[in-house]
Amino acid sequence: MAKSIKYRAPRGTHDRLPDEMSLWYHLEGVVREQMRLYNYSEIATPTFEGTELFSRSIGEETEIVEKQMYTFFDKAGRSLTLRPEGTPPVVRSYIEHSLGRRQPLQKFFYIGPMYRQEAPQAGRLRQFHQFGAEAIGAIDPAMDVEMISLLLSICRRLGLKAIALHLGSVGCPRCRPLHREKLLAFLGGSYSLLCPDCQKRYHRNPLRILDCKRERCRELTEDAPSVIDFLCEDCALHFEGVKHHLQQLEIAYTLDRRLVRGLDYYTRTAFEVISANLGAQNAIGGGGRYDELIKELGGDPTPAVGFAAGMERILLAMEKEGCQIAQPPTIGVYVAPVGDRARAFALSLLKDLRQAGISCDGDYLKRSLKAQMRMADRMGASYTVILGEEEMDRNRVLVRGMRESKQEEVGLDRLVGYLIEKLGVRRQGQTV
RNA sequence: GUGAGCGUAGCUCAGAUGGUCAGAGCACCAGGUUGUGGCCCUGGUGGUCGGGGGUUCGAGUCCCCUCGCUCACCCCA
Repeated sequence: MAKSIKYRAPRGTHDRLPDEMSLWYHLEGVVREQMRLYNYSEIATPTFEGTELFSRSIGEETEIVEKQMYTFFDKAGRSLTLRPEGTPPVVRSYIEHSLGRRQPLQKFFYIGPMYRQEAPQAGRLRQFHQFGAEAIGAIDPAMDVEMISLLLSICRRLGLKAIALHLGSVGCPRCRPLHREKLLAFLGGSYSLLCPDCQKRYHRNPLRILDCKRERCRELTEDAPSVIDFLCEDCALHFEGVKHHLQQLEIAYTLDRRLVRGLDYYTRTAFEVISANLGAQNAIGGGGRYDELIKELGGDPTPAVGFAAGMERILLAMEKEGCQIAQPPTIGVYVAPVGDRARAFALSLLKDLRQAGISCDGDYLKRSLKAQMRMADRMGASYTVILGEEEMDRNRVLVRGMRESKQEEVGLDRLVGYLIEKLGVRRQGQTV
């Protein structure tokens, strides 16, 4: 460590340094491109909301609400919370602006930071970024499948191959009570053998026991009744519809009889995209239906389906699979002056070039020509304009093509036009 | 919150049993080309060895405490 570093990024957060940003641009670019193809419109909501929005929608007794929210009070004494999830704010906005009145089906997507106060580890941060999509208004299983297809398309476009789709159904308020009853009966006999955590879950949220990773609990629940076996007629029909359409689109999936989502608002379809390269936190994205949430939050009863995906995790998986195509940004022109007169001229030249739409940079360290050439090379400049004393005397400069290692003299009066032409031609071939 | 591992130059890391152990590679800067990049050669800047205390004639190297990071449990994106 250098000296003693007094200030650090808060635990569980990290700086995205310039080197890393091209990866993010690429990721966001692919997300926006695919969202457009599927006709989802971007929506941006505040990064904090009234606390109750989250506790009501996510569920009072979930891990997120119980211990992971960044909650604070503003000066008026209102309880606010940094969003741990993207869906509740979108739904709130949908209701608040009566967006459902405009069109019966609304398709949104968002990209942005989320906050959860957990112990950080691989693929888990306190401030992390998600992109997500929500389709509000359609009950058709085809809608669920479009959603899944969208997430998979994005993954595919990013080059991810070692991924798998897990599919399940968590039923609805009509079928869950029966399943719960059967599950409790099934587990009742071996209650004392369950881990302490699962014993708590037994009383509060028995579904989660199916999700326990302890070997013994897994064994005990091996043959436990799955919600899937207790779906009411409508839910069963819907689930069949989803599977049918997945088959139709030739989307492979693993039926996950114990897929449990950590958020209370999910109904029916639940899905997850898992990466084989991520370690313990292996879910790249997950989502499902939330047909009760809009009503729950005060809107008209409206069916909806959505997903959220973790961007840091996707980047991690991309790194592991070697599909990062990071190309550092480059500039069109580097201006390298020699001498005071040339330096003054360089400042104006840079302004003119920028006005002409040419990205460029110059020297502000009064470095040697050699050092400036090195900088030009590192910045990936296509051309370097060398403002030498001799040439300046004759109102001429040297323009060096860095890729072709050739240079020629150009008159000052036609310099900008010359560079525009050169870079314009180049632009048709590759990136500037 | 619990457990384990790790903290030596900007980065990646060497430094057996405590005594030239304060190093290498990369990066950065300069020179080799008194006006020219990428390769190469030479040289250089840079570290109170996370912090504090202790043991010792002497501690990156042992002990204690502390902070931080990482991974795992848990939970999830």
